[in-house]
Amino acid sequence: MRTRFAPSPTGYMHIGNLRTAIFEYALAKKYNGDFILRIEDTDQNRKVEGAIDFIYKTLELCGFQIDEGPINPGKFGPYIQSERLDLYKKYALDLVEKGKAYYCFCTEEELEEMREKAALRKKVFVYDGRCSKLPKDKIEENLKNGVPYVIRQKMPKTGYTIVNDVIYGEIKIDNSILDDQILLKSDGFPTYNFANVIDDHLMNITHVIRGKEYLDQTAKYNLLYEAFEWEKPTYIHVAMVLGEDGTKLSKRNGDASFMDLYEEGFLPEAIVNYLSLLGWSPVDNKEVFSLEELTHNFDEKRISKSSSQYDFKKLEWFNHQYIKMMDDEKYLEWVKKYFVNKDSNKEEEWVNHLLLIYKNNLNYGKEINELVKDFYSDEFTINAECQEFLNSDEIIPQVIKAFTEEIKNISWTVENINEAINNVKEKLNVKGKLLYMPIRIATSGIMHGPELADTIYLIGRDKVKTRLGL
RNA sequence: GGCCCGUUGGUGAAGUGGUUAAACACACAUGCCUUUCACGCAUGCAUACAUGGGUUCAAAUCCCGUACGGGUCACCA
Repeated sequence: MRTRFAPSPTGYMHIGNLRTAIFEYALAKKYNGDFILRIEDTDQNRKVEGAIDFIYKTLELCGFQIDEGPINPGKFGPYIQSERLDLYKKYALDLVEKGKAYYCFCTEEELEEMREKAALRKKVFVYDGRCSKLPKDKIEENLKNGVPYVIRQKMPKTGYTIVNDVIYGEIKIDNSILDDQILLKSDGFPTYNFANVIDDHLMNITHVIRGKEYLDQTAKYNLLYEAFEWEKPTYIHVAMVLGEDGTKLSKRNGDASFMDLYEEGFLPEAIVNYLSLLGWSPVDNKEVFSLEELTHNFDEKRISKSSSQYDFKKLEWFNHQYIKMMDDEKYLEWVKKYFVNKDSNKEEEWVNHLLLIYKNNLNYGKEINELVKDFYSDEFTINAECQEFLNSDEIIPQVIKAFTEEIKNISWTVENINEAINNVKEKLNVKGKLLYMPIRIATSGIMHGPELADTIYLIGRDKVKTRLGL
């Protein structure tokens, strides 16, 4: 069992690509197989500097071990397509020799003309294969004169080709719509389809997981495998992941990028866990599971046929679960990467205390700054909603007054503050909302927040006293 | 346009002929708990099997048509 992840080096990975990688990784590891990384850079225009490191980093963050790839090659290298040009050419020529492919000297202009003609007759354009009829001496002459050429494969004109897919079953593709596919481009680079077939074969890839958009094209792949008399890999086409609005994911949708999410403070484990459930589900329907559990339970036959929509809220929920599972020490180390400390005068102990009381409320790393901001602000205003509450019962001013008295001379600890609150409760015989809300509003100015005693403690003695008019 | 694929509540989905008067999770609502909010727990919600026909004693599950959605038809990947 060998699977491969074969991205273009664009320096960007959206969650749809990642999801494919997850499936590929899980399938390989389920059977103790190999997970291979291959870089598909046959389009030189799209190449981005540092993209390979970026891909490695992404996969590493996700916890995937790459068994073979450009940086850690195995025995099937090179793993970058632009370094395999000789190989593609050799195999293309091999097919020419066998009479299964031919040189084509048609220019782009000529092709464009044919295309227009076909369009006029409202027909789908299929290259007519005229160059396959060129006499041998003409071909020799053109080659000698350096006339640019491509190499095309002869395709059957009648009948149909069967594509077998694990998810979609057997699909029939009419051969008449297949034109003689280009194997080698005039710049000497292979086409994507050709390079794929050559590499997957040479690298011993047994299972190909890819987007459903390649389903129809698989007929062309099969015909190539047949021309070479090679064994075909098992194909597993997966439906697309759509954006939150139900449309195709694109680079413009920044949130759909793995790195963006990572930088916002989403844990890779949570992202992987969430994505694995987009278009797949385990038999036991368990939702929160580790990468090991995923690889152990993965079953390619349970991949869904229909596309699924990305749901940010649910991702947040997964992330929230993983944050809660972290132990405090790890949590602090992690959350501090996202925490922008606005006041370096604060002691570390105070900061840690503050970060910790939000551990169970946090959905993603950067959110901490929003949650914590009142603790760094000297601003103290009581808004209309709070004011309304303060006016809602006669006991409220007494509660605030009693609390003020209670904390006047205590030493500043969470325990003592709690005791102060308790004393107010007993003195005035109030409890619940009427006890807590007045104190919360009077000291912090807001109605929502973490544990009250901790909140008051963290706001600090001086500030609290000022706010209470002491 | 030709061809290919899909369609279970707002979202992810379970279920592939018979105790499923369709699970579970997210979201949402309410309640409970912690003497507050939140966390957690519980309950509920949502008038969910695209639609029409057929097969069958029985269909979300099988077959055909229709609609809608997506994909694909490059010297792009």
